[in-house]
Amino acid sequence: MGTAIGEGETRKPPGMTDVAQAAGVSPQTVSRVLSGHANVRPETRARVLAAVERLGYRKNSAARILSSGRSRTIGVVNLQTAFYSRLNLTFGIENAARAAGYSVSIASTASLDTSAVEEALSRLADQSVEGVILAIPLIHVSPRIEQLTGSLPTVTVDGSRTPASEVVAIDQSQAARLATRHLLDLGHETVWHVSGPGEWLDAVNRIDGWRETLEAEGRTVPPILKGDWSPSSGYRNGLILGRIPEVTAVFAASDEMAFGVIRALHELGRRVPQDISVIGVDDIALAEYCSPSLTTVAQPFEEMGTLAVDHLLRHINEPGAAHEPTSVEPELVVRASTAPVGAASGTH
Amino acid sequence: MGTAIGEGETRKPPGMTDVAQAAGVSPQTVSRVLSGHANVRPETRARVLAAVERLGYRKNSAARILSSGRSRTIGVVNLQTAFYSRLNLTFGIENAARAAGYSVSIASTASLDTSAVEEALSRLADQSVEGVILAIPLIHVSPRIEQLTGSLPTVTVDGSRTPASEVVAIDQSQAARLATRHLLDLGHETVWHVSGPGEWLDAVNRIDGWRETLEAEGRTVPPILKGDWSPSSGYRNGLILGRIPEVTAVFAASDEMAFGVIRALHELGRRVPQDISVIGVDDIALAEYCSPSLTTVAQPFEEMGTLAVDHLLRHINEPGAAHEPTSVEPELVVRASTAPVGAASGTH
DNA sequence: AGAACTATTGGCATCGATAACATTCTCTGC
DNA sequence: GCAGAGAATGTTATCGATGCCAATAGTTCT
Repeated sequence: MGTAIGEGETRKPPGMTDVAQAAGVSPQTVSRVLSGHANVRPETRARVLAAVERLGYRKNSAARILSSGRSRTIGVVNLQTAFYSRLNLTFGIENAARAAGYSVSIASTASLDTSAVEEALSRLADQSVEGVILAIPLIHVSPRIEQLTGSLPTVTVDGSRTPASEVVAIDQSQAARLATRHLLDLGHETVWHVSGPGEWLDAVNRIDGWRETLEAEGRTVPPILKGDWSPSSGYRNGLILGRIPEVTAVFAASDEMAFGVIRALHELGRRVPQDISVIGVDDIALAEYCSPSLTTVAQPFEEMGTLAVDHLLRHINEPGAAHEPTSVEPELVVRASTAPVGAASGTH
Repeated sequence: MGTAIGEGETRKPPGMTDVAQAAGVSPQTVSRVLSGHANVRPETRARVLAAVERLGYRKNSAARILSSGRSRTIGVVNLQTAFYSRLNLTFGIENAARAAGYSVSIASTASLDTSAVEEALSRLADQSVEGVILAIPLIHVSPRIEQLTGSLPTVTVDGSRTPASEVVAIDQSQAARLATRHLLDLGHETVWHVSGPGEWLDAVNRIDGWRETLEAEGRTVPPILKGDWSPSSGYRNGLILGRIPEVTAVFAASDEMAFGVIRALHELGRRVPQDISVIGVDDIALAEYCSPSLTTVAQPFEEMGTLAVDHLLRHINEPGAAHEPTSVEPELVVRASTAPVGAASGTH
């Protein structure tokens, strides 16, 4: 308005009607071509595609969703913390979904508060996702969460459960058993544990696996040191562990905490692995490249993401069918932060 | 069908019409209440809200988008690699967008291939996003990319440009200058550089900043060692650097590479920081907790995400206005991996 | 050749919300 | 007491694609 000479101007993008007109067919036929329907003469199809190309037509997903009632989108509830490991889970989900022709909508929540989680789920529901993957540990399932997940196919990937959700998980107690047994096999009398926060099912399961393994072998079960997954919590606990002479083996519930522990031990003059062996969980990219390189238990996160999508889509497409929980196995990766007890090379 | 007793059954979710009926008003009034329109009697509003609550009404965003023409969604193109740093960028974007009432749709691409990027942009365009944040380095801007971004408000956050896009960036050459000068200030004769891959503008800018600083001081500019951001590429280059006696200071273009370098030096028996100082860029969470803790240049990624969203929304809401590029400043964080030259404490 | 199909295509209603316009109602001010 | 402004609410058309059903064209079979 006013002096504008009206350059380009945002002219309305073409719709199916326009394409249909350009190709000399009905909009319906255009729709059939675009959704890959079978019964269309090759020649007609070609003509339509040409018109699509020429006009630069792009499908309007809002209209498609409204009309068809299917959004071809799945939602993921994620925790907004920079845990390396979780990232791969999301990638696995994205790739698997894309391969199946679905898109992914992510709702991150900054905390595990019931209300924050509700809000995230709510956002997803508003986007009419066809199903949800809960990639967070649900401690307390509020009525509202139950209601939201109840009306939507849901898969949880951390072992927590809501009524009517499927579970895909990494066997965390197995991860803990692998770690603990590895240290016992190296001749350590017992294994100390720096755990994750109690609200995380992963953390609890790892504690269980660790304790069971020790008990099965008749070893003393030392008191647990609590961390919060962060390097700094590992450091804090490391400063404690390093002051206890009898400690020779530590199982940290995450690689990042393991690094913190190692650093603290180092500052206290206790060598890893000669004086104390430390093992983590996750196998982050840096595990191999810090000093010493970290022995850890690798978690197949990406694979788990794929699996979760498979389950979810099956659940979406054949509602009635019940599917049993699935779990994938972690794997021990031995590097340089663990050693046989008393392996001290020189000093002391 | 068959023996089913017909439990619950998926009855159609309520729509505005249902709510309107229940509240004894017209659908239009319901719409007004829900979109916070002013002219509604408080009593009516209350009645509507009660009905919404009672029926468990949820808005249908597809219908809303179709009808209003606005999706209130912005798209982000991300690279699907587990770089710690980028994660915070996404969080910053998500939070800022949410605060402004927008949702975020993420399209990850596994590579920087033109076709992969086109595909990602295409996916976003199909979701009728109102604008796009390109969080990837665009080397080659294909005609198709130009076309896609041309018709959509776009902000790039790594310094690369498309015609008609805005730029928000961290001043990478400044980051490099900080790092290089820090090492020179410590008395090192010159600084060697392990760079990022040439397709990344960040990497190129860091190289420039590094070179400029050296030249400004009249120092020799050593040959560049090329990495790919990964710890293993740092390690590989570290094995080379460690064999060159004159090397006393290394500037790695990322923390992860820095760790790789340090590990390699360690294996070659060269001590950090006594024999060689190493500095990184990013300030990842582990930087403080590895041994030695890493001196680095911190990048305010989250802030940058917020800024990018601000720009994008302004761009969306007032099309004509041109906004100038903005850049945010990195910050030097001194820890234990750098030391004055010749600071060797004991040995050798 | 006529019936019975099948492959292809078109017409129309519809999904659920909003925009634009029309209407009713309620106060002012003179 | 009545015109006129403005608030509150209702009516109708519309967004763009798909589902369902009908119509036409082309084939096969007896």
